[in-house]
Amino acid sequence: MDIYDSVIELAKRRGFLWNSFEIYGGTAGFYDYGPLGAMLKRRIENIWRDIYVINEGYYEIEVPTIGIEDVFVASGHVGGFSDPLTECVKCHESFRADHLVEDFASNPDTLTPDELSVIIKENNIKCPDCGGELGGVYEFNLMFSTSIGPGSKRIGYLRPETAQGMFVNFPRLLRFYREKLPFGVTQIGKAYRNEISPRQGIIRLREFTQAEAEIFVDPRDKSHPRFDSIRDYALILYSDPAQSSGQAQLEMSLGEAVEQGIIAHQFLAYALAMTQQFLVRVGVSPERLRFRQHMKDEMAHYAIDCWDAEILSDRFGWVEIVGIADRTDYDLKAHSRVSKTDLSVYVEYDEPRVVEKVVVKPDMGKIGPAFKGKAKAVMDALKSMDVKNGFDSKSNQMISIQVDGEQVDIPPDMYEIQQVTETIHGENIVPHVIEPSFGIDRIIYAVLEHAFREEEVQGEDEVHGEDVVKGEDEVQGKDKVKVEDEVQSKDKVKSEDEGRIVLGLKSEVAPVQAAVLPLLTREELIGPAREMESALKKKGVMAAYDDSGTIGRRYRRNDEIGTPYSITVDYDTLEDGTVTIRDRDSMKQVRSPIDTIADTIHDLIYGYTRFEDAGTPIV
RNA sequence: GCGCCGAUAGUGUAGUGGUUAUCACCGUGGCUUGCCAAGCCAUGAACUCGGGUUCGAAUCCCGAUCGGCGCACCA
Repeated sequence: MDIYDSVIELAKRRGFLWNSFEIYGGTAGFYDYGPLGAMLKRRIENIWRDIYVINEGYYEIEVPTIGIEDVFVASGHVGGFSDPLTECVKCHESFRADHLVEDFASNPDTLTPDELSVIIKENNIKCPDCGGELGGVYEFNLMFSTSIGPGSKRIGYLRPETAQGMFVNFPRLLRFYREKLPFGVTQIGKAYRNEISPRQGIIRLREFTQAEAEIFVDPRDKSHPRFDSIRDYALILYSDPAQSSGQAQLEMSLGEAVEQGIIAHQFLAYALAMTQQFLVRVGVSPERLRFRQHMKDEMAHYAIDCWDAEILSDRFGWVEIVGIADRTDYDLKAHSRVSKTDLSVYVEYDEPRVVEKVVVKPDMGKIGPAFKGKAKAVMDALKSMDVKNGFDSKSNQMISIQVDGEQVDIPPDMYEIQQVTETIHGENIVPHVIEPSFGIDRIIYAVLEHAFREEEVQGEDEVHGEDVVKGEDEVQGKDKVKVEDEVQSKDKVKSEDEGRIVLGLKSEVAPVQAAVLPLLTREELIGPAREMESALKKKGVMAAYDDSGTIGRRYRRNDEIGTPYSITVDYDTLEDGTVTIRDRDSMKQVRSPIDTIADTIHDLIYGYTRFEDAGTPIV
């Protein structure tokens, strides 16, 4: 069993992750989060909110998961998110039909499946693998489609990413942020892709959770106002040049990376820093985390620069869990074009610009009566005339213009040429978008795998009397196993090391935050334990009471689900009012007063207190 | 989607034509238990689904589903 198997087995057994629809045989690409998994996910999402929504100030919105066709026509998903496929009748291999006809058509991307089928037939294109006959071309779109309303007149698609919902709200958001760049908006929600073959557990799902931020910035100024705060922050970068020249990834400060032009600009670098901070905070191991730059040919055509946060997994190697891209103005321009809506921002100049202009000023008192219905068109044509400086403003020329395809002559008395001085305060620009996009499910897998460990624990020395008397030489080295067998045969003895499975989750994300355990199943201990449980819950701490089995068993049970602290009530509690807090990772224990236990545990979980300061150590 | 391999209690497994379907962990109730998976008693729980071959199928064959690996795909 490798670590992947162990993690998935544990996740399944203890209620983190279950294959969906299991009683009906399951369906690939769908996973359920069980009680502990859902709690873990929620905590991770809330940390993301803490960073992006609360601290960065990028408010969260929530939009439908079903989108109308126009949205995805504009985004390019209807056209570009699908592939025309054809299958070999003989060997059943699938091919991209548009690739196969490249030599026979100039515009393969724009052809319909039927047109592609015809080209394949006419040119007698065969299977590149075995030379067999190719079947009809069909469209495979990675979007799930549905219909909106009765009948099936209106097509709807399950969104393949949450981003579009934020782009289409741009005018409202712009107003909300009082029309000033930069501003950002976030969304956490489900997205859907009808993957051809989902694999690798929750690494590739058909329904998954994305946490995305869209940060709208001025394309001419991608410096970040708080860049100084992360300038010296170092992370592991694996740049495009390093990849193409076979060099290794290397650790570098963000200030350096931007100065050397490795990262395109400050905003992107800042997004990388935020990402690293988030991932490490939720429990991704920094040693197994890197940022890999997209190579030129792998980057979406509209992006300027793109970096993936990748984690090292035991089985799959480096796996992308976050994508950070500068999407430029591609999306806003596309939506602007399709929706016929202005999606630009008026940006004021630092200094108003004074511009000298020569303009034609129509005399509407005369043009109106003369041209009647056409008057407005004539006026617009005159105003938009390109008046060169050389134009003699004094001359009494007849101006000839085109109005609605007709030649119209304007006599000199109907206009005036004027030299004007205009003060321009700003201009309309379409912002660029910086987008960090987090795959929450993959992050959860990374957190589980990086937290998972199996360790040897020194068994308690319960050996007494004659059992201890073993020859030193015998106990050492390889004979140990044999000796253990002998020892095991005696009663109540286990002196050998044993395995312990620990989910070393960060206390902030652990589903169960504190286990409340009466040392023995006795009324006088159960009472105070129950009281402590409700005190913790009142404080918002997820506490789980457990009195089943021995204390050791209960510790191990909690180790396995990542409970960071276990609190035990014993007979001393009844006398001196203290309880034992046991730390999951070190297995160390301290005695702490029961009446302040909720605060103590809360502060331990959120890092306001160190374990050593939570009470008096027990040796 | 293609190819190869696999599927037995909650988990990991044994069994390969006729078994009350093995074992361990696990869960539950009880006894016991004074801080790291102790012990005892009781108890719970499985042959992925559909078809076929056969007197008889968990076992053999075919298909589906799911899972793993490789290929393809991954805006």
